[in-house]
Amino acid sequence: MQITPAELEIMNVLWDNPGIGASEIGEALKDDKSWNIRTVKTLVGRLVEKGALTTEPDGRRYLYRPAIKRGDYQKKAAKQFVDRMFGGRAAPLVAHLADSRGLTAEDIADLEALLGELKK
Amino acid sequence: MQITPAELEIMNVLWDNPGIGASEIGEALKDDKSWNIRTVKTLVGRLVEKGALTTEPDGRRYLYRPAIKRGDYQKKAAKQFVDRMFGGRAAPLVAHLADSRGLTAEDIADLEALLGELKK
DNA sequence: TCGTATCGACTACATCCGTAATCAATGAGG
DNA sequence: CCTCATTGATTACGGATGTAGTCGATACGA
Repeated sequence: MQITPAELEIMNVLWDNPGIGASEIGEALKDDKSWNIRTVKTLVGRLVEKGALTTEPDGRRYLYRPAIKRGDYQKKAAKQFVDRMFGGRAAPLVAHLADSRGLTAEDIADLEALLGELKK
Repeated sequence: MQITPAELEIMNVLWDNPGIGASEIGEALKDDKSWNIRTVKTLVGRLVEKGALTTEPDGRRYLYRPAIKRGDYQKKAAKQFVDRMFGGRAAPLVAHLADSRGLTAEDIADLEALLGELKK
């Protein structure tokens, strides 16, 4: 099940606020994306078709919530990305992020802690 | 300049073997992708249009080579990916890779070395 | 020399993606 | 009750993408 970049914006809103309707999603996005409410509804509809969202009737409308966990999706996407771009090797990816200042001091601290875990 | 997944396969071949022709590219890919030679040529043509490849006449044909460095492209793509999927934070990405066993012992050693560098 | 394979250029075409408009039903407000 | 706004469903449509086919020129082998 493939989620496109535009659809991912919708998913992010719903991962943060599960169980809201289309208009609330549009509301939540209006600062970042200037999407017409119809565009939001189209994307939501496509996500429902794909099985990425579950629906729950609420009067005349639906409430939506993600059918997959954010972490699960992120993990799959990360693996796919590293496979395609780096032949499956993660270290070069991190090196690039570091190089482009994608890593904050906090990230570095997190990574150190993580590596400590991994070595065990 | 956007490179699609299919086009990236071509770029990878050319990053490994710069200065070859379309038929050699097709040859190099025939085990992984069962692409018709015409498909390969279409993708090469699109990459040339986009300015991602330079051409050098060689008799009746062209030899192709990447106009951008693999590392530069990887860096940009990595940053874009982390921004979209993880709000710019790299640590969660690495955590996911670790969790899905995307990290080998060698990766972990590489990362440690890298972090040592970064802390300075 | 003549057919054939091959090259790049151009064209094709279904699907996906971003971005919406239309439409029929319905609920809310006057 | 009647009008209007809103909802999900359906349809639209141009550009990107994956996957090729056609075409005219040409080099190569018989």
